[in-house]
Amino acid sequence: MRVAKTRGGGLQHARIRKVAVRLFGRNGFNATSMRDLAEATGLKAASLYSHLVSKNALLFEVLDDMADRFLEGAREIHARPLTAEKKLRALFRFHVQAVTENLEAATVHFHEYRHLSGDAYKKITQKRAAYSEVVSAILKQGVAEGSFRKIDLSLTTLQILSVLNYVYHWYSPRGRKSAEALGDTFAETFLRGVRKGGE
Amino acid sequence: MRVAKTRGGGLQHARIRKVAVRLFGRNGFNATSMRDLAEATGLKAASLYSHLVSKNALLFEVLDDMADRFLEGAREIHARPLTAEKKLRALFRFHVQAVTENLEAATVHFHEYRHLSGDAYKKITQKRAAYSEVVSAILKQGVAEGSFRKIDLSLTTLQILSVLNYVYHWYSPRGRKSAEALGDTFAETFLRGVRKGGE
DNA sequence: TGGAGACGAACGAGCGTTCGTTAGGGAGCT
DNA sequence: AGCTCCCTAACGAACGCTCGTTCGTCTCCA
Repeated sequence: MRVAKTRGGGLQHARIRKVAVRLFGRNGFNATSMRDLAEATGLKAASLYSHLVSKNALLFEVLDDMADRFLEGAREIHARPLTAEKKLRALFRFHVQAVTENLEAATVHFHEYRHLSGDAYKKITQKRAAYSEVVSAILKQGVAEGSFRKIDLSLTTLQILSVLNYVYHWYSPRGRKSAEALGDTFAETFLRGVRKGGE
Repeated sequence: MRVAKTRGGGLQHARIRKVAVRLFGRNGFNATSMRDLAEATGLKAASLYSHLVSKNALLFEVLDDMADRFLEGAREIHARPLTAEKKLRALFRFHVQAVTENLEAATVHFHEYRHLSGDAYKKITQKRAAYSEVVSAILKQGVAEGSFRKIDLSLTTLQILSVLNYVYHWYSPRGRKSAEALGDTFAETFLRGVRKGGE
């Protein structure tokens, strides 16, 4: 009889997950077979199942990790005693950096979450929504402070998230701009767009 | 002996393609099987091949159509004798409208183009690049006119495309805002962000 | 000695696509 | 009108393949 499998603590498990992030990110979740993953880890497909439950569970782990990373980062920034403008600058920097430093994981995060089933999908979606709410809260603060003009909160949130979430699409590590510079440039244009004043 | 198949003229072909757009858009290209497509059209899988060459060719058709639609629209706008600001407003409107009016096709366009093989992929990628170049050209015009500040052209182009290309992710036909209103709101914030002046 | 991990083999399912056949209706002829 | 011919479109069946996953076995080290 076969009993409970290793659930995530093992060294091998971490190694496999790292490889999975690379393959999922480069070739997509569907296009990556367990045999591909096995070959890239130096094992055979059957052996993978000594260390993980299923391919989908592996995807969930990766997605959940990234969702947590983003959410915690945003909450930490929002908790600081700063003006909304400074928070937004920090958030832009943070987000771009998180994407560029984990480009493959970010690609999986933004591109492959559709492949999750019911409960797992719901969990990830909730964390994404929570992230978006933090952005909204910062915008609200800016309006309350009187530094931002009266903007449509949800539309402006979408505008921010669109720019940030799309970075993984075009970013190349060979680019001449640092992540900080990218974040700052985007923040600058955006802040000029929402600040009070102008005609 | 079997000779060349119908290549695209047929009535049935158009019908099948419409259904394919719906399925590809809702469930993804990989997750849509030819048997699914057959059922949704009221045929059997084998019969589809009387009207099309392959599943991938069908995807290419859809993608190529959308790429053309976007590219032509952008070029038409850029060709008008307008200020860069007015062109950008028009482009924002046009793009949002094109996405929301063909939400499923747009989803395929932005989400599934990775599944194309070598040559087809290259063709689509070129058309996307051409679209991006039109945006760049309008920005350049704005700087030359003296109405935009000295912005990083390629980064600002990315910023625009990010906002526009992400619309398909969150847009719901049930939303209370019209496509025009969405485009105008985004354009407004963006234009404030790049106009000359401010501190 | 026993437990963990790696493995070959296989399972059942599903995939895109092809094959040979069949039904049916229009064109062309008498 | 009746008849043949032929082409198109639809089909059931099957092909060859890949997929995620499971099973029983073997090895090796603690």
